[in-house]
Amino acid sequence: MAGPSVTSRALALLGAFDSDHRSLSLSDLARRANIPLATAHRLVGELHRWGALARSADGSYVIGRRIWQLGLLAPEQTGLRQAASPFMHDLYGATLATVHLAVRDGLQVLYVERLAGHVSVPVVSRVGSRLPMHATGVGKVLLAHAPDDVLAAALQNLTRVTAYTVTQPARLLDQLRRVRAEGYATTGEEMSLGACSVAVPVRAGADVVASLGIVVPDLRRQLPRLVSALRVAAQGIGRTMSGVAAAPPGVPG
Amino acid sequence: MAGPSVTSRALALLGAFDSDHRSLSLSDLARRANIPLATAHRLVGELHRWGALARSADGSYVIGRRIWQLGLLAPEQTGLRQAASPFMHDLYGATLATVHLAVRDGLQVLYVERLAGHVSVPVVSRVGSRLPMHATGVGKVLLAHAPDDVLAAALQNLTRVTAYTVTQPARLLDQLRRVRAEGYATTGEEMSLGACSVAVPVRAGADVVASLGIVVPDLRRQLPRLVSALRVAAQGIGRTMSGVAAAPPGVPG
DNA sequence: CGAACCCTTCCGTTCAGTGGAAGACCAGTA
DNA sequence: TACTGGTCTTCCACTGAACGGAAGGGTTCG
Repeated sequence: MAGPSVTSRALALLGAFDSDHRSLSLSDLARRANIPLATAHRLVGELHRWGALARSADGSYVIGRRIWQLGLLAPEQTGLRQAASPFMHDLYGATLATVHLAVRDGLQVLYVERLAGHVSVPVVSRVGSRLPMHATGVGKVLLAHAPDDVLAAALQNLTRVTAYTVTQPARLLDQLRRVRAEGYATTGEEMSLGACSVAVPVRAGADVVASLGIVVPDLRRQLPRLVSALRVAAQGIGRTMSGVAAAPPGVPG
Repeated sequence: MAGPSVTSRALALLGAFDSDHRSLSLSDLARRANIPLATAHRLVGELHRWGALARSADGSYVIGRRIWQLGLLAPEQTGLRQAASPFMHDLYGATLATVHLAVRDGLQVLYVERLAGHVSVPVVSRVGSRLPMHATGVGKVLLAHAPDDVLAAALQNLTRVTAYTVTQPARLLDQLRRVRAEGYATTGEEMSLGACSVAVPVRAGADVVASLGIVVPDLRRQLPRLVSALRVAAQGIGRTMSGVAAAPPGVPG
């Protein structure tokens, strides 16, 4: 029995939306956010009036324009995407593989951008979605460069996704040591069968701010070529990011 | 002396961010949202804990990941963008002009997607930003198909942007009648000098759900060709949109 | 016709949010 | 060193705004 603050309840309502629940009725919202219907009614009304929520044709609620607009102002995401976009296109051109850009979000990887080819390996990522770190290439890179407490916490919960997922802490630690030493991480069908991946860190200055990765059906033979292509792109992104900080707030084109 | 609800205050804090203020200190936030510092401190703390706000390197606040993620769930925007993306690329290929996709948001146009060439006409639009309806091509289209009360309200405030902006209600009404009749709208340096535009409605079923437009330095001679290219793209988008409704929620690639 | 869903409104109680005040922590300036 | 102007943070007694049970209206079922 907690003492729920008004704000946290409003946020809980927004948090009720996810990629599997883009549209929710008032009752759904109340249920998912654990809020009495009458209270939810009022809060949802306020959110709707402000534009955080919109009503779809059938009367149910969806995320509104205002939130979408705000989201575009998020510098970590939007800035990163803009800086990375051209390099990711180059990388796609060079490899014809699905290209991923991700950052660490707590104990998970958050996909910031994704470039998928027409004929692509089965990949479960989506822009804005999160996946466990230990089962993805970009995740291993980010974990390898994460603070100790994050690493410790992540090791507690190495959930199995496929038969090849690394679930032994010792084995993962060993891999992560290698990632730091070699400068890239790989996976082999650890997240979804038929999909292998390579990823490298994106550095702005000394910090690892993101990870760039590609997904291919098999990487045995071409690994060196892929790693070097990834490195070129990642360096380009990093350089752009560092430059962006000093650039003017945005000259209208 | 209003009775400010907690929620509205939290929203006011979020609303303090815009494209010119992507990063705000606590005091800035309190000032801009008209909230006592101590109260703002607590609310901002909650928003930060939830992930709606993040702290940038210098300690100031920026829009956080959580909001960015939520924004991606907004179906009106994300759905529209996805449906439109390929057609906008085609249109860009055919015209080599800056391509715009916009919806009506209250009395303004909200730019949902934008495709700019390397060498482009000076254009002030940005994805997620809003502009007055009467001075843009997409705006005129949306205004021409807006409900009467919106039209009436919009006519009240025809602000002048350039020397060519249409500021006389009667003249604008006349143009809008033509837009409805001809099926396209044009502007000539009404928003920014050196930029002309053509725009057509995007229809899903009977409703005008958006407007597709292009910006060029001069459209005298090539107008018919541009209009027909726009119509092809707009029809494609409309068809995709109508189809999307019946499609499965999203098969992971 | 009742049952089971939705959504909306009302209103007396109460406890969470409020915000003034005090103070810590920086700069800069004298 | 002390002063000034700007941040940010914490505390706590008061009070009025948020709360939510209950009641009512509108559906769509069988």
